[in-house]
Amino acid sequence: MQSLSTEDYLKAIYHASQSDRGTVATTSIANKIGAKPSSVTDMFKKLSEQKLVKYEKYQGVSLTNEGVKTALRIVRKHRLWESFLVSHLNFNWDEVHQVAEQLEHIQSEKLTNELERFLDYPTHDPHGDPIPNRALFMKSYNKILLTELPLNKEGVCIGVKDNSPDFLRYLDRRQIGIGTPILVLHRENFDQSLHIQAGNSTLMITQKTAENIYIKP
Amino acid sequence: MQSLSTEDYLKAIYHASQSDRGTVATTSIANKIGAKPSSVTDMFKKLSEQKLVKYEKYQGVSLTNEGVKTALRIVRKHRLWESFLVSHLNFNWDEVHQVAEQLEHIQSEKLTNELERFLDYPTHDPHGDPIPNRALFMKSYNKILLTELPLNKEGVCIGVKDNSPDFLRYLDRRQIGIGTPILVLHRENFDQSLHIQAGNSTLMITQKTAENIYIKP
DNA sequence: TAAATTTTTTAGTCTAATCTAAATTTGATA
DNA sequence: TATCAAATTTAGATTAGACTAAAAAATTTA
Repeated sequence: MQSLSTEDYLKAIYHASQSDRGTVATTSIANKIGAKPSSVTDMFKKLSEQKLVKYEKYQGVSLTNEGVKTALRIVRKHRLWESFLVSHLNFNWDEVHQVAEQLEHIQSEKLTNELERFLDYPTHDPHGDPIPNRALFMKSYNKILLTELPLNKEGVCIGVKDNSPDFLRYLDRRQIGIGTPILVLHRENFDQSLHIQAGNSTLMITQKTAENIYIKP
Repeated sequence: MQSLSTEDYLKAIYHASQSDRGTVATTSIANKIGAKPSSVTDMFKKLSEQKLVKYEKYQGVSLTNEGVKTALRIVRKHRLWESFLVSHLNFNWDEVHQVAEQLEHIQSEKLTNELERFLDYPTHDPHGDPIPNRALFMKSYNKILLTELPLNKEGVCIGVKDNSPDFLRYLDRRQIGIGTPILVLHRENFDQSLHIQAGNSTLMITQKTAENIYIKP
């Protein structure tokens, strides 16, 4: 059984290796976890002893198969709880993260599986991220960034890259959420800002916004 | 904010002072928590510094008002989660304790209050124990032990004193649960065992069993 | 009430997870 | 490729919570 702290590290390593493809550097985990690099080195050694990561001095870590499984079990719980909070407890999608960070550490297979059943086997969480099933398998739809959506081709918002409350609340104010149909009306060459139709309203968004919204074409 | 461990101690002190009426001894907490008396002394000092208990050397502790409140917040969460596990996640009343022990430490007022709303403001948990409301007030019905129920006077099972899985599963096998109507048909003078009618069936139970069942006459 | 027993506390140690500061390695750059 | 900056690791310290063993206080018993 893992400690709360090792679970946090494994999840951070998992997420980092998703975006960075491959091995993960000490500093990048230090930033995510909010710890000093020296503490991260210590933990890398510990996880390495437990065969959850492959670690070579000065070369960063990568998760072993067992490490990936452990990380996915945590991701599964995190996303199921987020779904529950939004669908049954009146949480907004920008409020769930902090609470799910706590709930993801609860140890009970029965709890996780019953929660999944209660939610009717959801495949994606409130931010559009895929939820690993009992076998830890998840299928992510093939998605593109809003910056890549061609002009006048309709797409649907299916997720966000940035999950920060600031960004999510900004989208709420713009009435953009999971499922919102989106059409790019015009792309400004000067600053890559977009005029889009989102649902029934027309609005302007910056490039930075557009590259944090996932679209199913 | 309390650590996980201080929360466990406060809850243990709260429960101990319910049964023992007044101050609580070091050893009694050591037994409940599963720690050595010396560790308990350390924690008593720490809680005393935080003004959560009144502690005098060799005299045990009692909770301050703030200590009671903190304990009741934990009890509230524990019992709400137990209710949720039984009513929506197919847990049996003998299975909920261990998981609720973890869930009771989750920090989020919104979560607790929304859970309470979702469950429609339950007043008692699956073992018949009262759930403190948002203001930390709870009303326990006036109840007697089954050993005190007069012959041929109908009562209803409204709770249990012993919450151990062994006892709860034993009651399940006997088809005794919260709400089961009970009638004492005969009391054996020799060993104080009882012949009772529980629901539709007639059965014999020992004194030890009877003194762990709460009855509303 | 004095002695014996039990309970509680003190003193010192241990472990996990963190930190700071110093040393080492890597990788980029001139 | 030698140097330098950045990243990483090591060494040693700290904190919370627990432990053991010994000392002290309280309680029970004779």
